[in-house]
Parts: sequence; structure tokens; C-alpha cells
Amino acid sequence: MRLTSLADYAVVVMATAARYPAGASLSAGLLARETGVPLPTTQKVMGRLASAGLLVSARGAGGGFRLARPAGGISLADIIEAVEGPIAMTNCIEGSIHDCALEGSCRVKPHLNAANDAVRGALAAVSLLHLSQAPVRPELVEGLPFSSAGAPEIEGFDKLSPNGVGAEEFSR
Amino acid sequence: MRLTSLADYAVVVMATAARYPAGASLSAGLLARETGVPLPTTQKVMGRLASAGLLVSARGAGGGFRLARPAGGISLADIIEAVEGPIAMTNCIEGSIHDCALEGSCRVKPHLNAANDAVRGALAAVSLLHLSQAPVRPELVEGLPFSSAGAPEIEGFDKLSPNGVGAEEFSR
DNA sequence: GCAAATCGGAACGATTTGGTCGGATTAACG
DNA sequence: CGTTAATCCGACCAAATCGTTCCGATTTGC
Repeated sequence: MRLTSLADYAVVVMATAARYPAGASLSAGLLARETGVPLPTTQKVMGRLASAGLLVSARGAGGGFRLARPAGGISLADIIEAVEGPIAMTNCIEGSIHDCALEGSCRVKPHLNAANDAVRGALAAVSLLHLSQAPVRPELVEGLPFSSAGAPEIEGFDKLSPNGVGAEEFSR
Repeated sequence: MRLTSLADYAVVVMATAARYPAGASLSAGLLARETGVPLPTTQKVMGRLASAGLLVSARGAGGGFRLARPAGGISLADIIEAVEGPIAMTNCIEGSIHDCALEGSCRVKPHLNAANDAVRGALAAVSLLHLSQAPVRPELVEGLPFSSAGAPEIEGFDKLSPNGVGAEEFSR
């Protein structure tokens, strides 16, 4: 019951992208700098989000990505499913592949179906608009380097980790 | 957002064990035969469940496992956590290890905390007593504490074999 | 005291995941 | 109009995790 790192990154990237004006063209490099996610990984994540229909991609110089829908119409479940595949706790959920021989006589299946729906409902209830809104403590976020459109390196991250963790974040 | 096969097996095994009278000594071999889960895997699963405190193990001939608590006091979340570890969608959830450099300034974290609580709540709401009961009637499923978006898909359950503890086995 | 039965932990192979690289495509500029 | 640079896209490779199997430790029963 833990989402993969890719999905975790996808949520952060999408939440960051949602703070820009609608329709803005955002390159993977820009979002990689802002979020601190390594660029190749950002590319892969955004590629999946695009092929899932959550982002619209534009190739070539000056290209990038933009949100395919308003932020209010994209849910946390959408993002997770775009990266991880369908949200199904087990592989015996209605609609998926049935390779369990207990199929048809398994007693726990209906309960798992209900639990799965509940989990998915909880994730579908959170929209990207919620995620992009500022958290409880605004004073911590004021000094973020997010305004620097041309911020060269990740040096701005010294502000983000004053405890001296350094730039080797995301080690898992 | 999919639970591992081990956790899946654990749910089936626990649900099967809960159908026996409380305090009965159940060997891994017995439950493996009943559930169809391969014996070595059953052993491993039950071992984890025992070390997590959900089962009490007795070694030696005539030994086995028994439920540490009444079935009503064991939740689906307990079983999953026993096998998979803590239910935390990300590694930046309150109380877990903090190795993310965005810590303290990450804007999506509070929202993820809320979503995580919702997911865990959904899993904690279903007890092993529920899982051990075989809902023959679909309307029993409707009354479950899950109020998920959309109607739960229960079609096809008319074909559920109504007879007793039939030999449910994997085709293997 | 012996033997059967059962749990417990260690080791192996396989699948998935995460990250990296080069190629394809397009706009911008001279 | 040609060239350049920026950007996305698909395939490849290492790493971690998962799932399974095997063998040793422990206890009861005779």
C-alpha cells in the first residue's frame, strides 16, 4: 500500500505545474529544477502523464507540456493511475485479468472489491487544485526559488534544506 | 496502489482461519490445503502474521497457529501492515523516516497526509469478521461501511457457489 | 529417548522498478 | 531557406524488491 517513487514524483510535478497559469508551456527541465526531481526522471514521469492524457505535449524548441484539463478536473487517483496503472488492490478486482483459480468461489473478493472502491474514492476526492493550494504554513514557502524562471542550478535548494541534507535528496 | 501477493494471500488465509472456532490450533499445512496457497508461501505469510502479533504460534507436533484476538478486533489494515509494513503512501508521511529534502517546504505533503489517512481509514473499517462472512446476497455488500463513489460492482456474484467450504484450490 | 510434525530463518531466482542514453521532431534564428 | 538548438520520445541497463523454495531449530507425543 505504498505508491512507487515515480507516482510520488508525478504528484509533486503535477502540483507544481498546476500553479502556473492555465495553458502555459512548461518544459520538463523547468519543472525538474523547481521540484528537485532529476531531469531524466522528470521526463519519464511527464511522458507517462502525457500518454495518459493528463498533459498535452508539444515537441521541438519552445515546446513543453501543458495541463490537458483544468486543475480541478484532475484527481490524485488520475495521476496515480497514469503512472502506476489501474488502482486495484488485488488482481481479482472486477474488470481486471482473472488468473486466480479461486475465481467464482473466493469469499473475500466482494469485501476486497468494496475496500478497493473506498480507497479509490478517497484518492479521487483529492483534486489537483487542492494539491496546488498552499499548505498550512505560508511563511515557509515564501522564500522558495520558484519565482526564478531562469534559476541555473539547484543551488536554490540550500534554502529548501537548511538542515544541511544537501542536494542528494530523494534517496530511498 | 496495489498490495503485494503476500498480503493478498494473508487476507485469504486469515479469513479462512477466522471461520474456525476461536482458539483452534490451525497448522500452515491445513490452511494451505484449504486456501490453495502453496505451503511454503503459507508458512512465510503466517510467520509474518505471527511476528506481527496477529497470530500466536505453537511449535512442535500438534502445534500451529491461532488468532491472537477475536476476529472482530483484527482489521484489514492490520493484516496488510503485518505483511507489507506500515501503510504510508509516501515516505514523507508524519512519523516515518524523513529523507526528503523538500521536507518542511513541500506543499503537497499535508494533502498527502490527509489522503493517506483516508485510505488507511477505509482499510481499518473492515474487520476480519466481515471478511470471514460470506455475503451471498449482494445487498449485504451495499451495507458495508464504504461509501465509495459509484456503485460497487458485484455483478456475477449470483454464480457464487453457495455450498460450504468447498475444495477451493489453485489449478497448479 | 526417539521420531514425527511444525515453525523459523536464510538463500535463490524472477519480476518490476528506477534511471540513463541516444534518436526523432520541431520551432526559432540568421 | 538552411542551420541550430531545444525538447520530447522510445529503447536499453542496473538495482531493488518480491515471491518462492529449501533446510535447520524446536516441541509434542509415544
